[in-house]
Amino acid sequence: MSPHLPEQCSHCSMYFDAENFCAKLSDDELVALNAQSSLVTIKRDEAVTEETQKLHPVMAISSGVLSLQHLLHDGRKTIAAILMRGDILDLRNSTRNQLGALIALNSVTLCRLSPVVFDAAIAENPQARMLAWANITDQTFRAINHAADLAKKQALEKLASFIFEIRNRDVRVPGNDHVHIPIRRRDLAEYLGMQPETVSRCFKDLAGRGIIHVSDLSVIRILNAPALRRISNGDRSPKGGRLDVPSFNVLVADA
Amino acid sequence: MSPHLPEQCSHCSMYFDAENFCAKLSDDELVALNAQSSLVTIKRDEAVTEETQKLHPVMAISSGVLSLQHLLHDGRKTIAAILMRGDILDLRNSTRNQLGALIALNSVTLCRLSPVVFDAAIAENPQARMLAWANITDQTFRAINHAADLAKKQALEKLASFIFEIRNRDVRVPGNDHVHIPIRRRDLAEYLGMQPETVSRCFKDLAGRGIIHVSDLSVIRILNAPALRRISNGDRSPKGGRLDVPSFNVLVADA
DNA sequence: CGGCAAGTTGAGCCAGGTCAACTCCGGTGG
DNA sequence: CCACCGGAGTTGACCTGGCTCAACTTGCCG
Repeated sequence: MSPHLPEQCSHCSMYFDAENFCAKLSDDELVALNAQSSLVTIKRDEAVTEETQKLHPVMAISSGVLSLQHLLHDGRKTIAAILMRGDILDLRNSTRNQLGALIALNSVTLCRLSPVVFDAAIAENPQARMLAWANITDQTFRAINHAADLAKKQALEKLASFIFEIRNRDVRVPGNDHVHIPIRRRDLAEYLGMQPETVSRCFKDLAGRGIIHVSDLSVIRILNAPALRRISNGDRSPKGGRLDVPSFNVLVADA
Repeated sequence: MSPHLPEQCSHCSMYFDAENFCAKLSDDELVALNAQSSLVTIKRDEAVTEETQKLHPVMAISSGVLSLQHLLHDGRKTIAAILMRGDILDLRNSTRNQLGALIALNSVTLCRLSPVVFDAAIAENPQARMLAWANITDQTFRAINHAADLAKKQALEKLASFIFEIRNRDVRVPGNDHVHIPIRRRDLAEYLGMQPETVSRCFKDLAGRGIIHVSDLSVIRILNAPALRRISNGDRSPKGGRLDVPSFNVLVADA
């Protein structure tokens, strides 16, 4: 490790997680990027300022959970997306799509990058380019899946899907049946497009059926993963059907 | 224009639309990309084959509307995303997120690219890189906005938002109050997470209030854009539809 | 012009939203 | 150490937007 490695980077998860953008940068690139960047900590319920969005339209989540919130005229609020460690956010061409407010759901460490240096790194470092590209396409698919969840699933099914989504995005060892829920119930409700009351009832329902165990508000344990998966896949049969992935019976016509 | 310009590219919207990836490629790059690529036409209700997805995980929509569909166990179907001309689809790291079926909603012309040559173009051509990046981030924000629409909006509001989404994505002259709806009512319903019956009732409602005029099933005309905007922004104030105050209520980001 | 898919209209019903009351818990100060 | 407070979560009772089902009309293609 180079002695020139910036201090703030040497402690950052973006640098230590092998799957992250910064981890693929050379020390020189890291120094260059860092020289034009700055870490900032945002407390819960605080927003990323307009100024930051303008001056540093490219940023990366180092830790915590950042939400993108939409507000309707009459006060209804929605968490349209949640961003977690390693996610890159490029606001440069978000002007046409009006993007909502960026609000921290817990203490967030944000690395505000220089667009110019970021672009340079993308241009010159193929590995970094691939990782950034992968992160963005991943975010796209995640958003699309989330939209699919919201479109047709019932409350219980949405909650089941959410549990799997969180488990998949968690950095910890996969396969662990303990799932850490990093946000409040009310935020969870807003993300899933439902009311806190309904979320509460659904947790109770799943626990009552012995599918999960809710120890703490922020930790649940999956007791019956296949059953949970069936619910998240929209299987409403009482005893549940088979637990394979839904098959798409479709015509097939290119090739 | 080089005499070597591939025949199929010379007629393709991806090449002629200035905002598109292929338009930024040099003739040489276009020839190289084309040598490893192939156009295919998919008829309505047909799917992009598994084989294509495997062999050509990177593709671009040249014309038509392609949908990404999710199917639940009990048959509920959702259109999670719609892809239109110019959209780039990179399936290479879609394995972790199970992506649904890619199904044409009308006649789709798809350009199946070579990942290798695509990456090379991205690496060497800054303009092409920026455009590809912009397209993907755009898709991400679109998906997020769509998720926000589905989460908390009511049927009428979702339909209003959809009308604006389609108008914004349309290549034709902006500002035109005629909006062409390129998909069937039932597909629209699946995209918005509602029933065809409800879509029908909502169109009737908007027309009845004098906000839109539905001439043909596939063409509507916006008669009162501010009112439509208010509805899409969730303004439920008393006469949410009348021509009273022509306020320029853009969606509030924060505050 | 016949046949079928797509879309519309109407009547009834239920999942989940709404509202209000209550519990739980962590922090604060006397 | 305990009383108090406020925000978060839970529970119960009620209500409604939009789903469901079924019948009907319209539009499209051969």
